Amino acid sequence: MAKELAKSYDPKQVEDRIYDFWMENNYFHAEIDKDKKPYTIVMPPPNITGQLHIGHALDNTLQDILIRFRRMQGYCALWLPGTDHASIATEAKVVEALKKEGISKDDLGREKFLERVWDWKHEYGSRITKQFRKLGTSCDWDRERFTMDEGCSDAVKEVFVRLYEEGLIYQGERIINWCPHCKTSISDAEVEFEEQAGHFWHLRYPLTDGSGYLELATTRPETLLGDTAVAVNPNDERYKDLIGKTLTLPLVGREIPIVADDYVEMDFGTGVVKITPAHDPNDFEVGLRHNLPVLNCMTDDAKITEDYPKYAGMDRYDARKAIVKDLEEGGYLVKIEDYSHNVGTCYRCHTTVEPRVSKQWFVKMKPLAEPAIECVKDGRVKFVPERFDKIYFHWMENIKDWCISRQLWWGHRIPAYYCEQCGETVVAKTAPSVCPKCGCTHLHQDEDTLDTWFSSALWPFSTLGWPNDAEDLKYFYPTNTLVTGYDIIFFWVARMIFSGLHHMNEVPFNTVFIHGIIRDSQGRKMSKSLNNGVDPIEVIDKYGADALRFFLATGNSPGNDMRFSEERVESCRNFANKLYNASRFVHMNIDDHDVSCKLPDTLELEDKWILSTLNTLCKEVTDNLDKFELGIAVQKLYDFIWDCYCDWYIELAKSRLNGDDAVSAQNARQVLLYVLDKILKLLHPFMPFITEEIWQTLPHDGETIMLSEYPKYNDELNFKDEAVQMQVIMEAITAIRTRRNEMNVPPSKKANYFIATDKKETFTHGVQFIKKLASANDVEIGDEFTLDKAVTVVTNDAKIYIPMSDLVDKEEELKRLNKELMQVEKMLAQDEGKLNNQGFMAKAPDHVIEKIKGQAQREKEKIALIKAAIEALD
RNA sequence: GGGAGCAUAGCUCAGCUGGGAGAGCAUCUGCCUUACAAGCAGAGGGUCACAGGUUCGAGCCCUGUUGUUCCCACCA
Repeated sequence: MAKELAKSYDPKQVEDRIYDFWMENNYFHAEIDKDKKPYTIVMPPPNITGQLHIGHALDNTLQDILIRFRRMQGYCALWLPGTDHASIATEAKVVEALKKEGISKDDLGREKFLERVWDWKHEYGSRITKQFRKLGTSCDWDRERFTMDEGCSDAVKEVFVRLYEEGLIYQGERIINWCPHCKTSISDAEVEFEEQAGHFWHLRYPLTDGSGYLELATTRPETLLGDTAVAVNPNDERYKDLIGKTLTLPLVGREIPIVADDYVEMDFGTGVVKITPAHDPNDFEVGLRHNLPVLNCMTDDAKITEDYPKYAGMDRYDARKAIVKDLEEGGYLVKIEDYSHNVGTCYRCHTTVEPRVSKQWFVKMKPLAEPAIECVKDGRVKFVPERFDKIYFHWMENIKDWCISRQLWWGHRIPAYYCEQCGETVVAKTAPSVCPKCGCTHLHQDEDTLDTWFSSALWPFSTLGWPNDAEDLKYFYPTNTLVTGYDIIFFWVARMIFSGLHHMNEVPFNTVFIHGIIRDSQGRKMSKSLNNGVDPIEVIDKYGADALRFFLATGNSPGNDMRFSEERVESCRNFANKLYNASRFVHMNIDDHDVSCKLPDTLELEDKWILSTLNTLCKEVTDNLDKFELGIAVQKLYDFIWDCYCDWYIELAKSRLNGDDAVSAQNARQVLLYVLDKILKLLHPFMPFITEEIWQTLPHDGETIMLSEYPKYNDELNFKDEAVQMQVIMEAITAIRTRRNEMNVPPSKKANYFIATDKKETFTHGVQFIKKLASANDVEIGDEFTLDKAVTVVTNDAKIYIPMSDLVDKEEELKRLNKELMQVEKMLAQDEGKLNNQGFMAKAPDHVIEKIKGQAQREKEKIALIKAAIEALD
């Protein structure tokens, strides 16, 4: 960087170059270092179908801030990246692409289809991780993993076999959620409920003995085809005598029993429920209790089966219309009501889920959930913010068995093999050549694949080498922090916790740092249908990755949603520019001098003030980062850099830099550089590119800022008294500026100031600053001055007279001083009220009492000063 | 039906263990003061949703109310 550089910072000329520099030097790579403590984050693997969206940008930025911070603190920091095969989403994408070519999955066959998906993976799988680099993502690309790579696949098989042998995985004919569009089962967690307007059809089913009808209501009349009973509450007086009798199912003619079950609410509807065990989870349970037949009346794409010729092949909704019409014609329809109810939909395609009985694989959850609850209760895993543990507990405590088999081709194929001769099921990591039961050699593997989340659940240890006894695993596991959105606590976080506990015997991470989602500027969720998504790449192009990152970290409190605001990104860009210009200024002043990053032997008041303030900042920012208060940390950095360093210290330094005292000027240069160096380091995790760029051009030790030491609190740089003295001068400058502004005096109009104060030494030092920053010609300091027609400025420590006869209106001046007097008196009254309050004096902590006493003292002094000023005017 | 979050300046939001209400943007005034007009110096603007309570002291803790958002749940 040189003096002639442009006035504005251009991230485009910097960011890619800096990223390449980091990559070339392998700075992101983590090797086991027994002398260091590990700090590990595993990246939530984005889907291979995905493109970078603003949510990834947030998730990634937060992780990068944490990992860079710890790396600089001297941890062996590993951030492990990877991608997820996302079975259902990817398969859908490829099927869609094939459709455009006019071919279906089945036309290709399993093997050819999988080839196509792998092609897809190779083409798009790295798109998103390439985009991550634009953000400055400092993860260890050498360790990049994929949920279907050899190691992860091995881990999946190992886990499946183990759980099966432990009796925690079983196969069973159960009612599951079926997506007729994706043509696969999905887990409970993958069902999203939507409020939908529907109808309530009131029907009457005739008693077989001809003695009358039973009236009931349903939201899904087409399921009538699968009815195998009607249920009433056993305590319902209305129907007591009917229990055990039978009804004739309209349209079908099947004879079905009336059963009694507690599940039926007496006061809802007519108190009669039709029971369709094959197509409703509750009915399925009722069916089990009463030994009812399970009659599946729909195909896998939700069409009516051949068992009902009149409706066969009809889509479930067409069948509904036809059945309602037939019911009406047959006199079975009593009435139709409007009704709004929750409908389960597939979280991928939003097709209404069809509950369906089928043979699937399940994980028995109760035994796994218990330790997973325990580890959060005893604090081995902590949620930040804490309130998410309640959501977690509620889910874990009510968890049902997890349906893990999917009728998809893309994914981990279930390692179960069936003997074609005797039907024996063999679960093994490698395909058995003979059936252990009958010795036959004809075995075929289960056609189904596993839920994507089954492999993601193993991510924190499968990526570190498990099930092998890997060194990485010993060193980096358990990981430290998991950063993710609240929307996948159930899908992923919970499952990683019980998997880690069960297979590693240790929690997968100590802290779960939860963030919210980013909404559009109007607070709406970003979605394809609204087309209100924000493309982070576009934002980076326009404002730079540092600006985007800074925006994402600012004003973002853990667990809360935030709105995207282009104005705020712009203000972050401006902040980067401010920092760039401050360093241009430093360059201008040090480039022709021999300046190192060390502090000079003698420090002036202003040096001690900025160093002391910086020192506090180091401590606070570190504390905030330790507590995941990234937004607070970033705000403090912003305030210090802009207000303290740029607006004050640089301005204060100017009078020394341009002054006659060569030693003082040199000292100022060193402090300027020293503080800037620390600022860059403190800011680096948040704005990695610009800080590296600037740091490289300044005198520095080391190869890269990203491996430099994060600034620490230093007791020797704690100059409390001097900082206060400096603030006295700054207060005076501000007060004078305010007065001049009020009177519309331009800075070019200089004046002589007379300062009456008992802090003569402080103000004597301050003269140079008051001249420069408060437009003074000459400054005189004394005990008291008698002046004609002067503007009076009163601070806590001084009375400043500015003779400006042409501007002074004595009446106005008096009015203003009296107003100020009243204000201070009011404040004093408040403080004295407290000091006279026995309760306050007895119970308030000492430091508060001291503070109030100090305030009251200063107010008294100020009042005296104002009164004196008023007298002087008279 | 159960649970949670949010309600603070015109707008968007911070406010960490209770101790004199903050930022960005917007508005107004004055400045091209040779790092920066993407800037500098100032100003105005708030019953911290409402009602109670605890406390010497409440934006912060407790109870209730209203509005709003979200999560969970089998009322057909």
